[in-house]
Amino acid sequence: MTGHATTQSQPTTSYEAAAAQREARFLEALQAAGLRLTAQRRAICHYLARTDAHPTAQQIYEALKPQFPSLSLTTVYNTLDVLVRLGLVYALGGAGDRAVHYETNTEPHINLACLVCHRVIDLPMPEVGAWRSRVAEASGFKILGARLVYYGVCPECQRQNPADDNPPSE
Amino acid sequence: MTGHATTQSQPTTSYEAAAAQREARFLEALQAAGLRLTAQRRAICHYLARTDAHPTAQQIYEALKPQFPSLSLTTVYNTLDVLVRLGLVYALGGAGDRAVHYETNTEPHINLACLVCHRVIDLPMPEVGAWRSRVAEASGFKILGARLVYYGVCPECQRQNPADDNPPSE
DNA sequence: CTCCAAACTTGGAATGATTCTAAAGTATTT
DNA sequence: AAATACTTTAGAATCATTCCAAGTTTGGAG
Repeated sequence: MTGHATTQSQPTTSYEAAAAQREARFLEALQAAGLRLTAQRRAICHYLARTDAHPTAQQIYEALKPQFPSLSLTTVYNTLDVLVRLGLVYALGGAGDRAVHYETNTEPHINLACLVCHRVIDLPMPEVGAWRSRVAEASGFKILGARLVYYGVCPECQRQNPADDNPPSE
Repeated sequence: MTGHATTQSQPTTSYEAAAAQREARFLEALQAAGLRLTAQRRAICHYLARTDAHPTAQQIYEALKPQFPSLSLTTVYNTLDVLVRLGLVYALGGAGDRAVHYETNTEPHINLACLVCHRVIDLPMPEVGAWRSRVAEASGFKILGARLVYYGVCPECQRQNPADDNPPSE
């Protein structure tokens, strides 16, 4: 069950192929942890595997609600919590709003948060992987995760508001 | 006014000397920005210049309240906001509690947050400075700050709780 | 020195993300 | 089918942070 997801329905694009694979990894990990694969958990994993935005719990809830009217926000929080503890999803704050954003990109990278539009994007950065062990050694911490966020103003928002030198902070 | 703070009252320790210098820098920056040096702002700058903890607004408020009974929490937030906008203080979240922690260490470094005791410590890391411009170039962002946080369990908490493999997350 | 307008501070109310709780629902085992 | 262990759910409770309206202080003009 660790191979490629090639026996499923033929994926239309390589993006969808990767997404399906990621989703499968989530579900397997949940099972391996002895947790049940409920419809709610499946839906949330399905959603997370297919976004490269960095949604908040609210956003996930609102996206899923139409097809899943009984879903409760608490369940979204609970499920995200489980996924974070399993290390499948990272939680990051500080995009200028007050909410926690979740991401599934576990490749070494940093986040760029726009303080104006509150979007977060990823920037691949392979060296990040090497830092982790250096930090652990130097500090004695048991490292469970990292949150490497640069914040500022994204190119689009710079264009729309060239003069503004004082964007809101945190 | 840019030289050493040697003409002030003779500092007892080099730590106090550095703190006084940092405090002076804060006050000058506030003035330079056309803001008033009120007693409240002075008190908050004084406090911030002398801590290497990463206090929350609440903690600053409680520390200052005894000597300053009229101080309000709102003022603490307002002042911190000003200092953050001026780039003198950084705001960082995600120490496992729900609060924003403030720090004055503007040297290139990363933060280590303990998810168990919610303390944050600094780890100097000179390379961090070089990353900033690389990130700006690669992304087109106007970079206003960074928040490089590794989170995990600090040595002390590991000792007290060796078996716990599931510390609270975010 | 006095008065004004702008800049600040204050307490309390409002917001809003997250967490807690108790009750009801579902799967799994016996 | 009954019992047990997980899960989900709605709504209440928390709590950091923000908002607001009113009172204070400050620096400068007269």
